[in-house]
Amino acid sequence: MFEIDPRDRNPIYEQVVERLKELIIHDVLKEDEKLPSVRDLAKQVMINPNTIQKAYRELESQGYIYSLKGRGSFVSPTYTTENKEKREKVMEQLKKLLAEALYLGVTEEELKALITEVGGGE
Amino acid sequence: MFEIDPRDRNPIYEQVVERLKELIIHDVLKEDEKLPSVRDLAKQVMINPNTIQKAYRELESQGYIYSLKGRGSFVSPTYTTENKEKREKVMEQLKKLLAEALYLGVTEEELKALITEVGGGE
DNA sequence: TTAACTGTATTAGTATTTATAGTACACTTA
DNA sequence: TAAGTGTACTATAAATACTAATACAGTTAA
Repeated sequence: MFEIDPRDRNPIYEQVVERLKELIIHDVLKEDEKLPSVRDLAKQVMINPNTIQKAYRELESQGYIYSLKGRGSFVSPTYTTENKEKREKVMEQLKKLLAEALYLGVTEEELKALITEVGGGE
Repeated sequence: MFEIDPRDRNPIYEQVVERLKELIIHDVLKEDEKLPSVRDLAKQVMINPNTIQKAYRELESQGYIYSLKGRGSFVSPTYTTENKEKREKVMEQLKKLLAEALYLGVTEEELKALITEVGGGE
């Protein structure tokens, strides 16, 4: 599914969160698709199940997955009630990053091209 | 100059870095302008000078300021050799954030409008 | 030269975070 | 029932983050 980089300064559970988030955002993991169980993924990645559990809890609190006791963890449907908050947070971060990019000399045209590039794959 | 929010979960030195970066990016602090001394800023913000020093060191390693022993710390000129790297990093982060925004339902048009909004103030 | 100002380095102590381990419980499914 | 799920809790060790106190070295201006 993915691998952990031991040289990465970021904590393992954060790496797991990031990798899974990427898979979800890029639609590799589809809506309501079942994720590996906590224990399975722990075996795959060769780390402690509690670390996976922590990552799953984080993803759930961020609204990307939902978990059902005894059944498993699944990818959340894209449009949920929490989406508005998430969108606003992302937009805030985007504002800061865009201002920084412009400060560094990136042009508005380059930025708009980037949007087309990222969004074009659908 | 700015204030520290004690309720903010982020460490003080990071808050200092963020605030100063904002001032630099938004051109409140101009090229080669002198920043407050480590000790002065520490008094202003009511924290330990070492915490400011850490923030300054971080800003220096990120290329936003440069420090001269005995003289002070100053805002870096915008275009430096390290800019290419910085730009690439920011573009990478932007790609991820843009993909996330699109996933959350933000349209390409909204994103392009955001660019115009951020960049329009100059 | 001296005094007061700069950044910097070092050391220390405390708090927090991270990762792991073990155990137990409750629910679902075959 | 048995095996597989998520979840909760405690404990521990290690690493990292954070702040603080102090001392050192360079610059500047009186």
